[in-house]
Amino acid sequence: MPEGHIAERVAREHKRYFGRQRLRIDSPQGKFEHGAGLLDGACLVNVTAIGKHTLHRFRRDENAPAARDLWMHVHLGLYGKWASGDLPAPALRGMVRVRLLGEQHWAELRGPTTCEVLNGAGLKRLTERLGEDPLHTKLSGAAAYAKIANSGRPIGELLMDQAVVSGVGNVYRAEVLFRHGIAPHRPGNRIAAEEWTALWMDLETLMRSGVRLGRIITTAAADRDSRSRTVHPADQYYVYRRHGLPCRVCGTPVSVELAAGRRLYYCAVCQPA
DNA sequence: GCAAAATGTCAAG
DNA sequence: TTGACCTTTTGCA
Repeated sequence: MPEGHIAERVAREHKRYFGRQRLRIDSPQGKFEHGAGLLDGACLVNVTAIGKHTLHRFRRDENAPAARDLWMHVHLGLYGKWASGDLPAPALRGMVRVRLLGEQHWAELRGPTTCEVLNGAGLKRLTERLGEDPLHTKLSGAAAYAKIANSGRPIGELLMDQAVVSGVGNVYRAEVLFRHGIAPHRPGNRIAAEEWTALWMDLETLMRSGVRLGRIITTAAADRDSRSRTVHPADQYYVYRRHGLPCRVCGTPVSVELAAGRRLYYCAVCQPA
């Protein structure tokens, strides 16, 4: 399920399955009928991810200017999901917002919060409102830190703000703060530059591993077993959804509280105020 | 058979 | 801060 690592994983898979192909695109459920009509039969030029967003770039004619390219913009939200496989495509089941058919593969999208067609201007508007993505290796996290260091808002909230850092969700937020012993309540302007550098580098490491594994594993279990196949779900996280269970490091029961409508998990001892 | 939950976002009050 | 929205899966009657 969907934080930035899933968006990146989908982008890579779809590029491999469908890149440079003219795709059949439809919306069996009907909610994307108009968009599918715009894109059906066009060539998929590229697929990229920014934060939790994926962007399928289409060009209708080989000779058409790139300025007329269109993007299918998808945000999975809380429970959106892509499925895919080798042709033939399975019989339709349930609510399929978008179906892609390529030369050898199919893909189906269910339950996204956003699925729309953007032109170049729309894409620009989207990217301008997103903060740095730790999966984009050229980025240093400096722009994100400039926002954090100037804010009195808690770091736990800043990490979830897609205009500050894009791609981090509730799991990575909780886990990375635990790994660095930082209380989620600490104001951004009290995060030292060295602390931020370490957090940013760790986010990159954790999210890269998430892209590779298809799931988030932040505990030492992942270091011991880099393939992660044998890492039991109960050993995936330090604090996420472990409230009431003993902290893996100090044994104190893990805390949970509601912050900005989301459950926030942390260890009050390992992440002191 | 039905309610609740799930790694998210936006807009209304 | 709350509710609405997108859909499937899980758990309990």
